[in-house]
Order: sequence, then C-alpha cells, then structure tokens
Amino acid sequence: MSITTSLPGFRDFYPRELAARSHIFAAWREAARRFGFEEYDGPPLEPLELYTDKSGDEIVRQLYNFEDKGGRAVTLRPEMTPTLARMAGARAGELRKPIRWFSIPQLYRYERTQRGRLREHFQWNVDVVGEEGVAADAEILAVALQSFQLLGLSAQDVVARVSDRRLLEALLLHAGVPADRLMAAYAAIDKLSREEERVIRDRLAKEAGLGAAAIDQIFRIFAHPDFESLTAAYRDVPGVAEELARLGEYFGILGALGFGAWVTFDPRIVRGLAYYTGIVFEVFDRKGELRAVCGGGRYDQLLEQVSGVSLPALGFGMGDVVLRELLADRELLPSGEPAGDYYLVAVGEPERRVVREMATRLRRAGWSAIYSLRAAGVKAQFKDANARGVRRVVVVGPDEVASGQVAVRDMASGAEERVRIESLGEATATAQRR
RNA sequence: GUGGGCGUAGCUCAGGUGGUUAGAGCGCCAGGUUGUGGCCCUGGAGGUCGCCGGUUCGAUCCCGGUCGCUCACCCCA
Repeated sequence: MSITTSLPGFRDFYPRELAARSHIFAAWREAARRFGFEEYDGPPLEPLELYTDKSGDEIVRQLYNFEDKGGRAVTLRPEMTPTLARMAGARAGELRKPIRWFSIPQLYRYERTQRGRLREHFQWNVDVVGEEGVAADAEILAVALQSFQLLGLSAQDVVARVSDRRLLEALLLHAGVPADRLMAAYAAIDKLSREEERVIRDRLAKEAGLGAAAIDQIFRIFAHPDFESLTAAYRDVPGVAEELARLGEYFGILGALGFGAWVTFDPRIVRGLAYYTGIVFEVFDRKGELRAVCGGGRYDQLLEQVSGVSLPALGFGMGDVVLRELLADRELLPSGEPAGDYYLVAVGEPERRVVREMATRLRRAGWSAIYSLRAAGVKAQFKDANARGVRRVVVVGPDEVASGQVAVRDMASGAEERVRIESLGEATATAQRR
C-alpha cells in the first residue's frame, strides 16, 4: 500500500511552504532578539498531568494523548506555558529575574480541522517570569506587535484588543454578579462579539444565574465605546479605580514604545484558558476575516500550581497557521525561489572536471554552486539554471579553459562579464552575497 | 462530538437529464541540430474518475456506506 498523504490535520512542508515558515520564524526570532528574549525548548511529549488541572477542561478534552509502552499517561504538548512554568520553576533560584524567554514549539491538539486550526501548528511563545509590574505586560504585547511590523503588517492590518480580568471582575462584582458565578459570566461575555445580545442575556440568566438587573448592569459596561468613557463612568467605584489606573499606565507605555495605534481597549476579551489572572489580549486582523492571530496575558498563579514556586508570569502564543493566512492575503509571503548563486555549465566532457574544481572553489568561498550531474547540451544546462532560479551562469568550454577566462552571465539582466577563473567569486563576494 | 459542501491527470478545473478510445490550461519530459535560458511551436508521459457495495444491459454521472478534504458549530492555541 502506498502512502501519499499525511495524517489528517498534519502538514507536509514542501520547499515553498518551508520557505514561508522560515520567513515567519525569522521574524519571530528577530523580534525576540531585539527585545532581549532568549530561546529555549522542551519535550514535545509531556505527562498528561501537566495539563489536566491547570488549563481547563476544554483543552484536556482535545489533547492528543495516549498511553506509552511503559504504561504512562502521556500527551503531545497542546501548549507551551505549563512546560515553561515547570522549567522556570525548577531553576527559579538560579535564573536572573525577570526571565525573558521565547520558544517556537510545535503543538498538537486532537480535534476536527477547520480554517486556521489543524492538529498541529507552530506557536511562537514569549514569556516574562518574575515581574508583576505593568511594564512587563506592555513589553510582552510590544514584542508581539514588533513581529507583525517585521513581517510587513501595520496598525492598519491588525489590532490588539486588550482587557484585564481584574478590572472585569471588579466591574462584574459591582454589577451584582456573585463571586462564584464569575467564570460562568466570563464564558458568556467571551461570546459577546459573536452572538446577539439576547443570546448572551439568555446565557447570563441561565448559566450564570443572574437577574435582569445585573444583566442590565453588565450590558451597560460594554456599551462604553472606549477606555476613557468607561473610566469616566466607573472611576469612583471601589476596587475599580486602581484597575483603571493600571490599564491607563499600560496604554501609556505602549504609546511610548510606538505601538499606541495598534492597541485598543476591549472589555469583552476574556480568553478561555483558566489560568489567566490579569491583563489579557488578542490580536485580530482589522478586516475581521480570520480568527485571533495571537493571544496571551498574565498568569500569576500558574508557576506555583505547576512547580510550587510562586512567581508572577505572563506571555502570549502566536500560531503560524492563521498568521500565514493573513500574510498570504496581504501578499507578504516570500515567493520561495531558491535563488542559488552560480550554475556552472560544462560545454563538453573534458570541462566537467574543470567545472567540479570551480564549484569546489566557489563553495569554499561561501557561494552556492551547482552543475548538471550528467552530461547535457549547453542549452539544456541553461534551461536548467533558469528553471532553478540561479542568479549567474558560468560557461566553461575549451576556449575558456585555454584562455583562463570564463563568461559569467547574469540571468536576470542577460549581461555577461569575463572573469579570470582564479578570481571567480571574489569580485562580487561582498556585494552580491545574500 | 454536531451539521453543510466537495472528492475527475502533479496542480486548477471541464465533463446538459448514465451509453462505446474521459478532456483543457498550467506543470513535467523530449524535440525545433552543431557553445547560451526566459517567449513561441511540435510531440510525449501521466487518470482503478477517493474506496467498497447497490440499482442497471451498461455508472465518473443515480443510491448507500466508508475514508479524506473543506466550512461552520462546540470550544479554543
């Protein structure tokens, strides 16, 4: 039986797709580097218990888990944060705080595929551990936005919607939501931008057990068009003022970092993961055609739950699948042409040996150099060079060998230049190297 | 887990209401001679019409199942 396809929800990366992936990874790593984050990684297979209590039931329901040959309950990692929490917690004593780490793990979920969601994806994770101040929250979102900028996207293309669970909690308590109904209320509010108002009202009444008065109060919160309006209305409410002040400072820092236009306040952002405790955000395409490209926030209790070490932490994940779609829509993905440096054409059999020697010289100088692996006509070799997108072709025949000079043809312009064989690759070495 | 759409060459797709050798474009390969590509021309290879079963004299076309893809829901990275 021949196998020609991958498992459902898993991707093959042909050179063209891998070029796009590498392009995205390069932007992620560059943004992380500019912000001083160090790269780490962990195992793709983890004990099931790492996720069962910390991430919420829904993630666990869709784990790609199984029993290994040693009878251990294991799972392919669905997210990186618990791994990070374990690693950071284990060496919390020796690591300089705040820890600034990032990773690009491949993550797995067992669920039906749909647009932007597969059973496997790569996710850029950037986290700060050991800093409770709001400056860290701003820094985390800024590095995410920096990556978009590096990929050619602007504040016209994407927007970060930000909220704070502490603020939302204070507002909901003020609206009359009992403390033990907060999670149910969050779940309903999370649907606010997708469902009609009466559906949300219905859920708040049934699932959160709220009365009509409380529900009215809740909708009054979300009726405010922006942060200033909400602040004006609630700044005198006990417990809310300090939350508003913190968010205000947060927006101020992002403005100073040059990302003010990219960020907007949106109290409807809740995020599903159970461990978030503070500022949370999601980044969307402005056209609203795709699901969230990126999401994250503060999770101050998770390290203690996982490792027993109490350290505040925050971070985000940005998946490659939706991002790739967004970049493709905006025509911001590389074409994927290999674009080698040199293709060496041997006119006849005697020159094939010369070509190999030239290739070796070029390769040792750092250039890419290829030639036909079997004897072929000059025309065929040129066609091959052209089809492979090689930048320059060098023709080597009896005349060239005799004179010690070869013709180097620039394939894009068609211009040819005569170069001494010994100095091939030197003249343009600094100028044209990619 | 639930529901909708789709499944014909490597890719994108055509193939009125079932009928004899299933097509196109792109791609691929080979030519258009003797040392120069991209354009053009000619030719060629390549398909159990996803798979299994049913209806029928006969099915790519109808029916059922199955697998896969896809979109949405649930939920969420």
